[in-house]
Amino acid sequence: MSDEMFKDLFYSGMDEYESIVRAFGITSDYSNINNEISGTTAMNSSCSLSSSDAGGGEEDDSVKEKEKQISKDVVEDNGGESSKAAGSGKSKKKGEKKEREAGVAFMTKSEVDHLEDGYRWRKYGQKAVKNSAYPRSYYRCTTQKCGVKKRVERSYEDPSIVITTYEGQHNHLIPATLRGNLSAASGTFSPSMLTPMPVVGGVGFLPAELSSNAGNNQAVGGGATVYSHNNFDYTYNGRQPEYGLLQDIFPAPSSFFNRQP
DNA sequence: CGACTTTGACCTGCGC
DNA sequence: GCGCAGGTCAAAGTCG
Repeated sequence: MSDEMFKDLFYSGMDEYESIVRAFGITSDYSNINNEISGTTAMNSSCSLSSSDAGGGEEDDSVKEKEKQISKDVVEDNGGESSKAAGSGKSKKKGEKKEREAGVAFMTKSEVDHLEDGYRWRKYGQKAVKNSAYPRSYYRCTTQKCGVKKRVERSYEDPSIVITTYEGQHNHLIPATLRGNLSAASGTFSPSMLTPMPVVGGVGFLPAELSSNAGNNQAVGGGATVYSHNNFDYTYNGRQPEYGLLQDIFPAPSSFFNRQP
């Protein structure tokens, strides 16, 4: 079921995500999402739905155990750097603890895997994921000294849903020249092409209009909070261009989009 | 020709 | 220790 898959996709904040998915009816009817998210009760109700639905219960223990462990690491790690030893190829530094960063995950209904977000990305890997028919792609920000990575995968149950997980924080501005252009990038997020459903991990990344409800979500999992919002009716005109599209979606976290090294 | 993608191999962590 | 799964590297190929 998709719930199980999503638990694997999001290594922390599973409860929140699971709740949101169910609350929004993502696996079945996307037409309801806008209505549900527009109401402030969406998040509240989502919590009550958590872990009560069929299909995800049997994995809860193991998943949550894993989640706890990972979330602990996530919270302590704010760096965006790759953990690999410099210039040593595939080998990671021995004894270095593998740490996962707080992720910012977006669920986006899109036909294309790689969504333009204003930054330039280079694909460096692709792997088949267990329990998913769709491979996961790995991208890295092409800007030098920017260690931001992202993973892109498709929803198991609904291939039209693209799940993009960002790791790290950009320490630079959006490149002046994009493959395409900014307007094209904006078009990627336009309602005509897709229905953005950002699932945000990390306290403080919540859109202002939903942050009042965020406490319900943040309280459970600890670490990176997974968060979903499907009704971003933003216009990108008049926004600060340096933060890019994601910044438009999430006005608050300048530290995320413009992290200093 | 530079930027990017593809893809198989390799490495690490983790559970058994 | 072994096998699995996830993540990464890097050579080769592709594209504009």
